[in-house]
Amino acid sequence: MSLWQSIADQLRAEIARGKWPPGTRLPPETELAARFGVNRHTVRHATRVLADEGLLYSRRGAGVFIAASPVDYPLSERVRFHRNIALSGKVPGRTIDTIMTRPSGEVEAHALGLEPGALVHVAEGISLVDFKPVALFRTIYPADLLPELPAMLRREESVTGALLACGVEDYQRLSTRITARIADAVQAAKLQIEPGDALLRTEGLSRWNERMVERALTWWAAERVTLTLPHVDS
Amino acid sequence: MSLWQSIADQLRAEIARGKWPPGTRLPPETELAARFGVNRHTVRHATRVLADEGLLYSRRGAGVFIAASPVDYPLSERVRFHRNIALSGKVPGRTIDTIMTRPSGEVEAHALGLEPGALVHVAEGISLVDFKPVALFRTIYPADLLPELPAMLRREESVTGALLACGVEDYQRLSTRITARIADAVQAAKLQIEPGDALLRTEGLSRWNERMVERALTWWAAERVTLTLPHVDS
DNA sequence: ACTAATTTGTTCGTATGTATG
DNA sequence: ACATACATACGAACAAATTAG
Repeated sequence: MSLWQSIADQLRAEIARGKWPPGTRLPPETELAARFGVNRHTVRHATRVLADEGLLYSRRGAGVFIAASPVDYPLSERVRFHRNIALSGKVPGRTIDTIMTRPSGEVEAHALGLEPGALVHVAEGISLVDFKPVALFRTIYPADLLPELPAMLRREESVTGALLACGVEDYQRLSTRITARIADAVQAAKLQIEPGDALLRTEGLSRWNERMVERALTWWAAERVTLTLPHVDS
Repeated sequence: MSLWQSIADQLRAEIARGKWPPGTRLPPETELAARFGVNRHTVRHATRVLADEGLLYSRRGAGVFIAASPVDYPLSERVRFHRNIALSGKVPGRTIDTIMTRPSGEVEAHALGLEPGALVHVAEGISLVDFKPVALFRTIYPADLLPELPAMLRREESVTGALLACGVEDYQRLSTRITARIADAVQAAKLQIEPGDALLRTEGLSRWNERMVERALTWWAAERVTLTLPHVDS
């Protein structure tokens, strides 16, 4: 085992047990070098590997910092943002930019099983993990089925809660479509990333009983999330 | 632009235009250093980055080698891909750039449940739909479990066929992780897209009985593919 | 607004270990 | 056994960016 490897392992373990919370600055390289009794290069080799793994990032002149670990987001039949994030030990949250009710477009109506022009609620906002933006969302609901949803969305903390308040007890993800796009200036600004960075785009359709209740469009900051598929085990 | 960056760019370009065929050994670091008029460390910094990108790999005492290049070996894709594409009324296909056997890296070994350094087979190539590239793939197999796989991959039309010839009757996808990245120059060239375009990256792990048999990394041209998740219906 | 100190990034030099052929 | 070539590690210096005062 080389020196840089054991140093990397040690730092990895200390990060794992939360010695430095995310965003914290590590001691300077010179200090770490002194602590481990090695040359600065050797510490840099270790921190470089950890940076490759996404645990750290460095800013010239500023220091080396603990990175907020990218979130694993499982795409299952019952996709619940708040629950998913909370289960991974992080703090879920969201802001809502707009809630409006308007006639549906053709694609929306078809997806939700409505007549074209039927009213839909549309909510747009930002999903947060540990108070940092990870995704933009646009969710669309049939207004006839959920007349009180806009009010509930404002009152409740999570979409699931709002739907529950409207009587929707258990809805299931029917299908998910995934692709990727480049962030434009507006998306980048909202997600606090750079224009040209990669976005994961998911398009989900959920059902409750015999009705489609939600069409969810989500643009994820790819650098902050990994979508995972829990396959059936044998 | 730092020295190592311009050197990396130069080497990347030379690799891209096929100056060194796949498997070729690059000139020794000392020679490259002399050619670029820099210290050996500076060359190493450049080659390290290129190795991270998957263009190169180095073997201690042997040299630095080209990992992949556009040399076509027409074989078919994995069963699911093949079937899915065929079912959608399109023509599936693929090319293989390289099949090689080399010591595993840490991440690979861990994923496949091997000792670091244990031999693995690595196949790299391009997946085609209607004779147009849609994805780059790198698949990794434990060599001890599948000693004849490279020969079988060349002989058989599909991965499934090759694995079957190695005694692997039915393997299961254990997990899939999805994220997105930006295409670099080499990836863009292979996929016939533009550098900076979005790539969907999937990372799959498959099991056969109690052994991991395949780690599959795939970079999809996001503009040409949408991954869909058919959720189980209740 | 400017300066100085701090801190990471890059580059050189040098030496030794270890695997390959 | 031997030369070659990559891997690791130390030391030194300066550049570039950030931060503190």
